[in-house]
Amino acid sequence: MSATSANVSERRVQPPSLAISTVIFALRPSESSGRPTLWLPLVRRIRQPYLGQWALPGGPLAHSESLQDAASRNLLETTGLAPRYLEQLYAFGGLDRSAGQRLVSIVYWALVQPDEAALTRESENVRWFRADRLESLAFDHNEIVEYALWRLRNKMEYGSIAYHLLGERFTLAQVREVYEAVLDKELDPANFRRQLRSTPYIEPTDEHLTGTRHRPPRLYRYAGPVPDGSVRQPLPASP
Amino acid sequence: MSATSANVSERRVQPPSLAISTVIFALRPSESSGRPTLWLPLVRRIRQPYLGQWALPGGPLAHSESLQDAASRNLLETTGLAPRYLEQLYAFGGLDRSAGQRLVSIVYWALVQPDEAALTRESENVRWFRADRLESLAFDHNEIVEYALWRLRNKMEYGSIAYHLLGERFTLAQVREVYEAVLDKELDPANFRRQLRSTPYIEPTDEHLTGTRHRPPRLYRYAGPVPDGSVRQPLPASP
DNA sequence: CCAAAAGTGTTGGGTTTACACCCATGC
DNA sequence: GCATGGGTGTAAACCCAACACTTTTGG
Repeated sequence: MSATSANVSERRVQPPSLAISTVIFALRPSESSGRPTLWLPLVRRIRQPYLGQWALPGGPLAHSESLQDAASRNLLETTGLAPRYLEQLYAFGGLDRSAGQRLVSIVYWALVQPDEAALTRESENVRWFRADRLESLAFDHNEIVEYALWRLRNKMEYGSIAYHLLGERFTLAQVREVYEAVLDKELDPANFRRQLRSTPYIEPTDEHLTGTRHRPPRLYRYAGPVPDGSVRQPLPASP
Repeated sequence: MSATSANVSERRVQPPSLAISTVIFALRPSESSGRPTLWLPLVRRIRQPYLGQWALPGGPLAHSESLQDAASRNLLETTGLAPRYLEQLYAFGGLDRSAGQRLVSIVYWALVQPDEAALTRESENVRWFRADRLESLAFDHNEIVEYALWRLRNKMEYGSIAYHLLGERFTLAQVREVYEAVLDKELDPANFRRQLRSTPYIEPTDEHLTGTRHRPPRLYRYAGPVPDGSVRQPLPASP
């Protein structure tokens, strides 16, 4: 049964198992500072290997669904989440990923808004964790999360992506807080505002946020494209 | 045998076949204008489906090699090429990719220098084609090439990637020609030179190219990082 | 000397950055 | 009124595209 055949063009060597996993990011206020920070949901392994350890939500690719559909379905089943922003991250296929058998994972990443995140079916085996304070996860999932964070920061520098972590309406200061949380540096409110206002896809509404103890900030709405089920990723827009 | 089980956590449903393919780009002088243009090698299908049609080099993932190794090995076997620049492009897993059976392809893309490209083992079943004048290819390989071109242009805008299409030593004018060919627009020689000279990783040698019928341009060398076998992609550098 | 491309200088316009300042609200 | 962020103005610094100009070779 073990494959020692050096014959190149043959394929009867039992294919590696193929799984789909997803890194999901959402904002939650930090317990300490109260400022928004990145969190992600993990599920506890209920079988070997890595039984009992936390891992990215995922599962095998069913026969009759696209990769993206598989990610969506699995997410819904394991966590109750249905992210509007979902994109392919990378295919991981190292030999040493899983103890024992060969495993190839196609990993997606998602951003969810607070209202979406609130629908999570949390349980003994499903919990949210701070992205920057993860314990040791199953498989190579720590590295995968690191890579996803790197991609998130990267995309944030150019792209218009922060809105997908916020709700339907948001203030410009909230967007700035997202940038500050993800990029981990402070930004000048005045200049940041100007930059955002100069980009397309971010429209002012005529509503204002009340209840603060200062001047009520205007609310804005994101009116740009969302990655669809297709292959192509959106072109990076100007900041 | 057909999988109708809606049971989520089971996996005995025969996994999709998993293949690795690669889009390889190299520069060749256009027959008409003589200016450099993008070419890529294709191989002719010698079995069903799409028997006789041209396709990206690729094959099944062998059991005991990483994804990147699989791409390298397959490339060497089918075309004789051993690209120094090789990176993951995307995982394609639509349901309608292959007539009949379910097929997931993890696609890599590569850049080869002229000396590397010259080692191609061309034959009746292996040939170079102009990237912008492709006939109808097997599977969804036309779309994949389009996507790879998009990524190449994209990466060119920021990154320092053009060198990988040139030889060990090159003039700044050659680099500019690569940009012009890939981005399909003219660039100011003076400003382009300044930009390049201000980036790291591109070092002047003390050699000059002779034999032109004008002032001999200085030769430069690329001394920056190359994507290794690891997971992480290089950070986009300043132009 | 001339043509042609290499290579350098300069200038105007746009963009970013730093920071001063006024505005509107809750308390 | 006063504290607090929302929102606007502005000048210096910086970056970049356009283009004039000098340099060095082959013929």
